[in-house]
Amino acid sequence: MNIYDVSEKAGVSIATVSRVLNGNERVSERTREKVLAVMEECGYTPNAFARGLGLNTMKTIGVMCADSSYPYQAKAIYYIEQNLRANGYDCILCCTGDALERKRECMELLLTKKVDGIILVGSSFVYDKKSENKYIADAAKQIPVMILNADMDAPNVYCIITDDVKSMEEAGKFLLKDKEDILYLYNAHSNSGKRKIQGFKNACKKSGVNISEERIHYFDGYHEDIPAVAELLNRIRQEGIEFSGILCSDDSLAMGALRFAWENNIKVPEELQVIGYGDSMLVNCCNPGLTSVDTKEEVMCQQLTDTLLQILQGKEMPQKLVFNGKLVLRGTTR
Amino acid sequence: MNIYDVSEKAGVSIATVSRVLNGNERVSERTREKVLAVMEECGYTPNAFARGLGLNTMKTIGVMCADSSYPYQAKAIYYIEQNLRANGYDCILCCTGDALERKRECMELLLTKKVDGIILVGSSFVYDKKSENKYIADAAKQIPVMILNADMDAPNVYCIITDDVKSMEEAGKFLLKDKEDILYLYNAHSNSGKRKIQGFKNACKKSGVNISEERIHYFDGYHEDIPAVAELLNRIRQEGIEFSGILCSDDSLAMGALRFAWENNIKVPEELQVIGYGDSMLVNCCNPGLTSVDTKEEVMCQQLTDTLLQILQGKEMPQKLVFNGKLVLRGTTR
DNA sequence: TCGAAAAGTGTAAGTGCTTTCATAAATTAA
DNA sequence: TTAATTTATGAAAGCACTTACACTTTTCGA
Repeated sequence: MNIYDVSEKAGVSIATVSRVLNGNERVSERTREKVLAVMEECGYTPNAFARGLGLNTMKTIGVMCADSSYPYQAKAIYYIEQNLRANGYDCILCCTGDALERKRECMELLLTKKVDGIILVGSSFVYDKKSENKYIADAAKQIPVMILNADMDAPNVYCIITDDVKSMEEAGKFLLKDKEDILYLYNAHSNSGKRKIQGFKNACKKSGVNISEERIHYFDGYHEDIPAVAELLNRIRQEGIEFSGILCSDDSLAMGALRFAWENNIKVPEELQVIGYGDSMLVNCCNPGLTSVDTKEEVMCQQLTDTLLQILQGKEMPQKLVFNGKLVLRGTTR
Repeated sequence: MNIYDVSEKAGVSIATVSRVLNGNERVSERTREKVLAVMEECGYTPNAFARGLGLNTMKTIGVMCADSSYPYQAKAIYYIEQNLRANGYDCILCCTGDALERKRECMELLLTKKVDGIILVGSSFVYDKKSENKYIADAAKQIPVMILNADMDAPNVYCIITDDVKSMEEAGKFLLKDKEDILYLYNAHSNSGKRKIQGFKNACKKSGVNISEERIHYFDGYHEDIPAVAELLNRIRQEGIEFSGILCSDDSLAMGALRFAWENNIKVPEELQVIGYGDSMLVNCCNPGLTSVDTKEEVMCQQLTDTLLQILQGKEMPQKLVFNGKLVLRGTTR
């Protein structure tokens, strides 16, 4: 069943059927109804491929992330998918992992599939070396590229970011105003985790605390391996480093910190304060609840998709949207 | 830049270029190299829409779930995406929410987009009323439909399921062998949660425990609202129902149970044992670690995608694959 | 060295839409 | 009533591929 069959049954030309299909105004009411009736009767659905060929779009957006099962990314994907679908776009999901090569490949693939835009979820897509970001800039020559949570300068690349450094600085200052022996713990695979080191350093400086590199540690394991984070902290303590507070670059590291405290019978928050980042669902999975930096993920995703949809309609939009995180106090801090 | 430009530059016909594109054997090595060289030189990429038209497939699979941010579904989607991508298929993601109407719509949309197969992630897609599953059976008339975690009989519908009842029965028996005052807590929005009630009942029967409906409770809130779960348990206790163990239909409910225990200064596992279901990343987010039923999600997803890929190649495959869950003991049980 | 089979290549007919341009019909203004 | 518009419709030319079928060239056995 194709447009020819419909046109024949309705006694009109294929052009008219096509017009009905596309909601073109230039069809008389009587004709439109006749055509729609035939379509209904035959259960006709237009062929998306042929349509794509003619219109040069299939209304799909490529959504790339390193690992969609990671809570932050999972949430983002959900929000993005919902907003795009509500506007008639589908999402092709690509989980790339950490390797640049895979990211390149996936990007290539999405371009081949002729998506209308690409969304990069997470800081891992933008590298320090500018040459490694060429794959993004190149893609942006063809279609708009949106990046959630990483900053990059290139034409047709739009960034929706949290001012991580400032947000982390705020969280750091909160801990430092109390005692000076604070640890900063970040995930080795997270660009934003590295970036936020600066926030911690700023907090130290502004709090008049001497910055020592032994206060900054990274976790190099799998993000869900919470016992391994606890182990790492045990090792750090065995090296003689003492701390009364841990500032974590994400909530799952904070879970590890709480596990560490529990294993060692350290009271939270009396003897050890813990702050996470992201304000994910994990904050209520521990007892007491985890103090964490809320990055307003849903709002950011909404802005991201709105911006993209506007761009696709040819509007000019700002290339950078910066949000501030907000520390949400719960039971792991005093 | 299209196939004609390439054919001209390479001095061959478009048919030959197309053959090279599709890895057809019937092209001499010399010609193939020449064509590939031209493609490389011009940075040619075939138009996916035209290709789709000709081949009647764009190598995409529709993946539907209620809410991709829910840990179980997020994981499943990740595994599925990885396996399919490794085999040259892309995934279109659809988050439908709970409403049947939305599920129908999304299904329709995916069929319109001419995906090669559809994967339904989660028990929420299959209803008790058979007539409500018509949308699945109808879709399966066109393309294979895979269901993760729900059982349904229809041609071309393939189910990969855990024997939830048996698995829950095992978990229930574990608690019941100790004391009889066990609570079963499930999520009102989860079909599998309801289904597993039977597992709890079986466990009671086999343990010689009188089954009382006041032992079975459901949580009707948002799945991430862990404090609300704790509140619910408070209410239950205030009604005078006592319990020394809680059997939960998923891990986030178990998180709520642990929150409840913490708020009331109830010692886990000494005074209250808790068992979750799914063995998600949450099991290590609490202290002690949560005892939970491992449903071997990764293996199931692997089997699901493998089966689908085989079907797409025309092979006959079993319509049902049943796995057994396995209780993983951690600190919330004795 | 010839003929048959195999291998390589091209022509042309799909695939199912969109859209421009021309034309016919209906409406309006004079 | 006629001319000028406006509105509705159709014919046909894309869009960029795939593939059946026909034809040419090569290979190889006898």
